[in-house]
Amino acid sequence: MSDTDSPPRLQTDQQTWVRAAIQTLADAGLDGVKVETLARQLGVTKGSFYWHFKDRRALLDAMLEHWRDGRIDDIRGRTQAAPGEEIAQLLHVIDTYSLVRNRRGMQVELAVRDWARHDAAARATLDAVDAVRLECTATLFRAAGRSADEAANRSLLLYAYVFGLGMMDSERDTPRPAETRAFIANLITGG
Amino acid sequence: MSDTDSPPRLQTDQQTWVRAAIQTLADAGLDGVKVETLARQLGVTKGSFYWHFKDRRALLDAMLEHWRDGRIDDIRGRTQAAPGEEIAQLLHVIDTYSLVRNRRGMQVELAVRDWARHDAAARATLDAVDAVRLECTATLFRAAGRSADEAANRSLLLYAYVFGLGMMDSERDTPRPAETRAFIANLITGG
DNA sequence: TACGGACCATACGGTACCGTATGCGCAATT
DNA sequence: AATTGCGCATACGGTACCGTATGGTCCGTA
Repeated sequence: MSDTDSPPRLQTDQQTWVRAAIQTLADAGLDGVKVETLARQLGVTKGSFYWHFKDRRALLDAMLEHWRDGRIDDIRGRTQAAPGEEIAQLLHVIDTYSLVRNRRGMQVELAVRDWARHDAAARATLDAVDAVRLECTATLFRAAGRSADEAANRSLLLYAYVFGLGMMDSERDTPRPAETRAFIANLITGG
Repeated sequence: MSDTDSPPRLQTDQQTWVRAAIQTLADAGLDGVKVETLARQLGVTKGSFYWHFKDRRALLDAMLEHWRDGRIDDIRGRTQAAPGEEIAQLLHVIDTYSLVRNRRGMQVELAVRDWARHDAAARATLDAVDAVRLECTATLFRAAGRSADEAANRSLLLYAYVFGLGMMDSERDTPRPAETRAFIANLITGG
C-alpha cells in the first residue's frame, strides 16, 4: 500500500502538451491549437496525444485550468502591500500589467479573452480570474481609504485600461513614454 | 460616353459577400470566414464567390477596407461639438462606445483587433482607425482647454478603457450601473 | 524469462476546406 | 435568331485535420 496513486510522469507529459498548446494559443489563436500540429512541434505523433488526453476538448480544458491557477496565484502575489503602501502597490500593478516586456503574458491573455467569446468553459474560467483580480485590487483601494463603490469602480477602470492597452499595443515594440503611463496611472488610482 | 464605368450590380454583390463575411467575423472570428460556409449561408456556391473575388484574401482585404471607412466616418460624425460642449460630447462618445446596446459593433471591433494580431494588413487598417479616433477625441480635449499632451493621454485612456471594457463585457447582458459609468467617464474626461 | 502495462508509431476513414476547370442558363445586344 | 458575356452550378484534386484501431517497443516485475 505504499504507492496508491500518482505516477509522476503522466502528469509531467500532460503538462508538456498543455504548455506547448498555450504557446501556440498565444501565437496563432485557438484555431491554431491542433493535435497534429502540436504533435509535430513536440516531435511525436497523434498516438501520443490520444494516450494522454481523451480528445482535443480535454486538452483545452486542461489549458484553461492551468492558466486560471497561474493567473490567480500571480495577482494574489502582486497585491500584497504593507499598510500605507497600497497606492504605490497599485501603481506597480498597473505598470507590470501594461508594460511591453510582459508581451508573452498579454498575448496569452488576449487569446484567452478571444476564446471566451465563443466558448462557455473559457468564459467561465475568465470570469473567475477577472473576479479574483477585481477583488484583489478593490481590497487595496479600500485599504487606502476609498469607499467600496469607488474601489470597485477604479478597479474596473484599471483592468479595462490595462487589457485595452494591451489590445492596442500588443504588436507595438516601443513602449509608451513614462510621462503618459504615469499620468494615466495616477488618474486611475486617484493619487 | 454616358456609362463609362460602374455597373451597379457587381459592386452590390461584392458588398453582399463583404457584409456577410463581417457578420461571420463577429460571430466566429476570422477562421470562421470560409468561402464554402459563406456560400452556403448566402444560398449560392463557391462558383459565385470566385467570380466576384480573386481568392479568399481579396475578400479579407475588402472587409478591412469596408470596416475602416465605416469606422472613420463614424468617429468623425460623433466628435463634432459646439464650443463649450466638448466635454459633454466626450462623455457621450464614451457612453456610446461602451454601452451594451452596441454589442454588434463591439463584436466586430474585437474580432478585427484579434485579427490584427496575426495579419499585417489588418494591423495597418486598425492602426489607421485608431490614429483617426485618437486624433478626434484629442481635438475635443484641446478645444476644452487641455494641453496637447494631456489631450493625447486622456484619449489613450478613453479608448483603452472602452475597448478593454468591451472585452470584459462583450458577453454580458446586464449593463453596468449608471453610477459606475458616470464615475469612470468623469475620471477619464477630468470633468 | 515470461508477462503486462506505459508510451508511442502507423495506418485508416471521414470531414471540411481552398482553388480551378468547365459547363449551363439567361439576359442584353446586334 | 444568333451571339456574347455575366452570374452561377458542378465536379475535381489537393491539403489538413479529428478520432480510432492496431501494432510495436521498452521497462519493471514476478
